[in-house]
Amino acid sequence: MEKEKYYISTAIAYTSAKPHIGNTYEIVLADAIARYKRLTGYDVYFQTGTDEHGQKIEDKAREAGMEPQEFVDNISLEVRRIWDVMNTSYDRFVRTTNASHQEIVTKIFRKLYEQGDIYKGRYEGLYCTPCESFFTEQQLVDGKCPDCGREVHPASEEAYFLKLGKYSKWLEQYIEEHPHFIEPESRKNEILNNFIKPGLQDLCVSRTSFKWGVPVDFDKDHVIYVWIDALSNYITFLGYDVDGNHGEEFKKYWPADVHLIGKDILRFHTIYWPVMLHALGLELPKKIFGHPWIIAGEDKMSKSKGNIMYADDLVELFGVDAIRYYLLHEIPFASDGSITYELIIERINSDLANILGNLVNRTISMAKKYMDGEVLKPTQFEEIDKELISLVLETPDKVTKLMDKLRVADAIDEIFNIFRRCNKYIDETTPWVLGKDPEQKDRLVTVLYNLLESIRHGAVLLQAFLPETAKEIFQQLNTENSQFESLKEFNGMDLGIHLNDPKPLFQRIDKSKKLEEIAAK
RNA sequence: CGCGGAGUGGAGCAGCUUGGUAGCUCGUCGGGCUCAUAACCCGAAGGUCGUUGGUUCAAAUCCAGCCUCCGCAACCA
Repeated sequence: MEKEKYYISTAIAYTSAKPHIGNTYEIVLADAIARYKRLTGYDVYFQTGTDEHGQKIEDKAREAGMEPQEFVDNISLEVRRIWDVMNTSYDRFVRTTNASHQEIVTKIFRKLYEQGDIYKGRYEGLYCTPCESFFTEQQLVDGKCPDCGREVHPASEEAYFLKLGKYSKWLEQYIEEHPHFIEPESRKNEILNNFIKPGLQDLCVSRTSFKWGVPVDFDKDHVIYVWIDALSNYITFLGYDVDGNHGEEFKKYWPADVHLIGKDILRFHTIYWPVMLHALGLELPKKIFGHPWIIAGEDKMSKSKGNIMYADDLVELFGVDAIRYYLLHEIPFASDGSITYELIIERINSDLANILGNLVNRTISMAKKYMDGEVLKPTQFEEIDKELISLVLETPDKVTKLMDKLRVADAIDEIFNIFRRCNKYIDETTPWVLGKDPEQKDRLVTVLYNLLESIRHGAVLLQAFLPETAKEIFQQLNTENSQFESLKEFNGMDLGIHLNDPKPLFQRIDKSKKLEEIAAK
């Protein structure tokens, strides 16, 4: 049977600076979804990458005394390194400076121009001459240039515009007829009420004020502005062709199942991008999900506040799965979540070290102590076992339903319910008592089997979220039975095998000591 | 009156669509257990569900006003 396809993307990261933990959240979230889809049998295509053009990059490169290309090469590499540090399983890492991407973007621009969806007009705005930039009135600080603080004056320049107004009604209707197109719902209302319903203004899609971008091939003074360049990445790298001779990957994977993006760029993805696609005669992605932001304690993360956390630093301090766990479990579905060292340590200690790590450790230790680490056939089931086993068998379905709704944190909670239940089960069955009585051997064997198999089920599901940890659990259990299919039955631990030595999965952290250590850096 | 969201025990959240014992995780306190990473299990304390008024036999849940916080307000990725 042909596998069903699933195309997920993150926004491409802007290469003006190293991405902080907030930017990194998105790739980890996407990774968990992608891994879960793969686990449950989908043919997944997971794309991410970097957005490398624009004025800001040109400026930053000049400041750094580099050519723009050299500058973005460095940052893009850094982005990719951090994505790898987070152990994310993207299938393709794309860059907008890629030659064939640029070529297709050029053709898209020309096609839209030739069919009348892009036209040449004049851009009117407030211009700051030294900064060579236009600003809107809202952007001004005390009526002056937000960058340099100098006077601005009204000016206009030639520019190309995308006819958004023409598609206003169509888009409004589309969004209303597809209630899950924009999520979370509050975001949908925001977009609909603030932008679409009042009527869309045409969008300026070219610039003459800088050079670092894809040139308009029929009008060399203009470069294609970020919207058409960056948004197109979702199709250009799959082999989209303006003349309809699409590549195999495009035919297979488009339309995307979900574009995962930050809430700050929702507008671009829910207005400009759909209009572009519609004008090109393409289907729209099935879902645009605007995820929340991560707040450093109480404040938004920013350079000026000096409160930026970087993913690679955090991984060095706490380990990759601890940080993945924090990001995936502690950030609410639709509202901003906060991150502090204290909170990270609390989560690691209570959830990862105590509930999960200690459970695996105590279970395997008992198996070693009482059964020489051998997995034996369970024969003596009791009433109390049913509750555990049925909970375990019901969990995959619950997790899948939650993941389909992108409720990642809730999905993880369901998995941890298995581990919580196991800890309780140990208390209920007191294996250490059974272990002292040779008469109770069969019961002990059964109890330990139930525990090991429950842990295995949890680990199978955990693969999508904490891949390293799951692998380590399988290693300690000495099993390779990690398929989702194996969760339908409760007999996946092979009989007669010997467990490996238990090793703590997560060390408990002494909070005050660790905080001192961090402060000392 | 620009649009939207949120205000629930010390912290973070669920419940509100389809009114009727206020639930979860963490933290605190007490107890139990000893297989385990001072971990695990049980129990307790702690909330007038922002505020005022209305509908109803009955409201965290529906309606109206008010207060506070947050996001968005178009070419800044």
